[in-house]
Amino acid sequence: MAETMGEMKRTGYCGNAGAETGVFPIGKTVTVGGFVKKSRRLGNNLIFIDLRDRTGIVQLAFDDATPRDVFEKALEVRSEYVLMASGVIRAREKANKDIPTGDVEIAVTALKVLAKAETPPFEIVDNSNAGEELRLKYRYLDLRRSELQKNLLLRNKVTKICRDYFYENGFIEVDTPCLMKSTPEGARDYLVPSRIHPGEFYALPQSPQIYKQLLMIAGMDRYVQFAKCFRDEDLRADRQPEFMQIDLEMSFASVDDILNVAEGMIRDLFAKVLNVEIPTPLPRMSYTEAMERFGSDKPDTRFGNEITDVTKLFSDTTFPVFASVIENGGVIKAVNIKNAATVYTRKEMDKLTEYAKGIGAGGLPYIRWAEDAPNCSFGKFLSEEQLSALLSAVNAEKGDIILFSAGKASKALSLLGALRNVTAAKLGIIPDKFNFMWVVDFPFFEWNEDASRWDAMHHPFTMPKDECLQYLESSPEKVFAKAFDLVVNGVELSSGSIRITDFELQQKMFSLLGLTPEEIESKFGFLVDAYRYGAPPHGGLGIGFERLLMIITGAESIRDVIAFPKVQNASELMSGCPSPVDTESLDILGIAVKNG
RNA sequence: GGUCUGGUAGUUCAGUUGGUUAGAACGCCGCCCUGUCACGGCGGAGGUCGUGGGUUCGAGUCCCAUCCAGAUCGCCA
Repeated sequence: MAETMGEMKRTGYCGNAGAETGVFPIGKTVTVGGFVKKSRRLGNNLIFIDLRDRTGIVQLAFDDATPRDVFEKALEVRSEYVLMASGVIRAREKANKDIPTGDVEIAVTALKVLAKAETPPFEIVDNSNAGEELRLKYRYLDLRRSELQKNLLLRNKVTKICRDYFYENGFIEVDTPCLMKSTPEGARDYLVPSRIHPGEFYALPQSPQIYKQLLMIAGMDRYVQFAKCFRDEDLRADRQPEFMQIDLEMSFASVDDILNVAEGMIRDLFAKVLNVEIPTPLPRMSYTEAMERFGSDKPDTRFGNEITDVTKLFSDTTFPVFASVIENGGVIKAVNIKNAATVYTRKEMDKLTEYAKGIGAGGLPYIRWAEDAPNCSFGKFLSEEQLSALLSAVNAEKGDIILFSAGKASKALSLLGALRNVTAAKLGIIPDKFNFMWVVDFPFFEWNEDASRWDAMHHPFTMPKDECLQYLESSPEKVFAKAFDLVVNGVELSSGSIRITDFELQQKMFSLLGLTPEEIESKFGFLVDAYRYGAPPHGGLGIGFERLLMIITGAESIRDVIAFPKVQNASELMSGCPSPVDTESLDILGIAVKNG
């Protein structure tokens, strides 16, 4: 049986100790509690124990002045035991400069072993090299490590700063339901069966989109919520099936008003958390420009190597691949990867070509200028004049590699955009800084090849730009939306828009997107109806909270900023969910599960 | 659904062309040690080589299947 705390009362944290801190100065009698990080026995009359809590580590000292029964107890202590210890803060004989409390120790006079602990399956140390699979199975042990504790404490701090910011700016936090109506557009819903209505289902929210719009109709004026969102899609290093979104909506607001509020939060946050000044207003770039220059709607602007259109230079080319692309109305794009020739040897170029093929390229034509003369993979189709015109068009110098992509503009650009990113990472040319920007003026529609119809690029409640309304029926490709993304270092942090508040326009958008009146009624009837009763102009955005934390902490995986994350197949290794349920539970819900 | 990487003591890894009893470090256990803090010294325990088949006189090693984890493409209005 372990001991109880009894009359022992904790007076502070391990991290409070230190001659300089003033909280636990030398001479003070203190009581702390924590986990044993390490015990060092130096003989029959000297033991040191490092005790750890979420604030830090303090050294407990047991020597020949320690009451013998306390010393005997300390002899039995092992790693990860939970202790409470009382004693006097005193200076160490020799300070340890590696830890903040390293100049003092607690001369222990009373000790309680509140819980023994089995040897953990992996050592609980900073910079643990234990595999993530194992650490996730014992997540509660992994979370004892200061690395993850720091992330959770930071997460808490960021939440607090953001909440304060929105409170001060007149936002009201409203909780919206987690059990809501399934709307099969967009990501797959997580479904929740209804017992009272057998065969019917709720959906977990992909975002509180519809509710926050209704809150504007309700006159809440400015809403914010730290909203759990759920999407049943495949996971990535920065994607979990459930995640947090800082979700906000504002009435009587223009695009500028929304961007101002959001970038004010970013500025405030980075100043308070990282002491980094983010200059506002943030740069803004149209979707079209971002695609043309960077081949991405979330460009990483921390480095150059921008894309150039070289279609004209190939207007009379004999290179069959390019000639046929141009004939079919396609384009030729090029990107000059500066100073890449040393790293990108012929062998590395083969690898890069394979990568390009893997993301949908037919091949990867390139010019590699390593030696005195540039070497072109399609050189036999290129005259001296064409080559030099090309090199000058992309400002090529010796040491550069020029990559080409031919085809439909959007595809050619996004391919080079991806290559621009992977090469920059490999070359190590990406500086350590925060390049925030807004990408604005997204196209409203996106042609869906498979279904042969126009889909909404953002969502169907997005307001088209005023000057584009005339093209809605005639040329959907010319319609741009009052939609915007917040991008930092090539990561999409946030997405938002001004919403349609006009009942008739909303009906029209739905029908352009191919929804029949019956579908509109069954899926969004209540929302469309709400707009009949008067809606202030409004818009808002949702900020991916974990992605924001990843940027702030520099975490490589979203799992590092979530207490209990799921692994790639969307299961949780610790509890083993999802898991089968008994047939009785299913019967109540009127559900039968197919086996195999 | 596709592609790629990995799976060997508790942990992180090594393991040659297929060949005797599968190694190291850390951790763990025991003894010693009065100022350690990556404490130190001596000794010890610990393995169905992810799983199932196959090839072979012989498989951690080769082949097939499968499971688990990661990265990525598709997907994520």
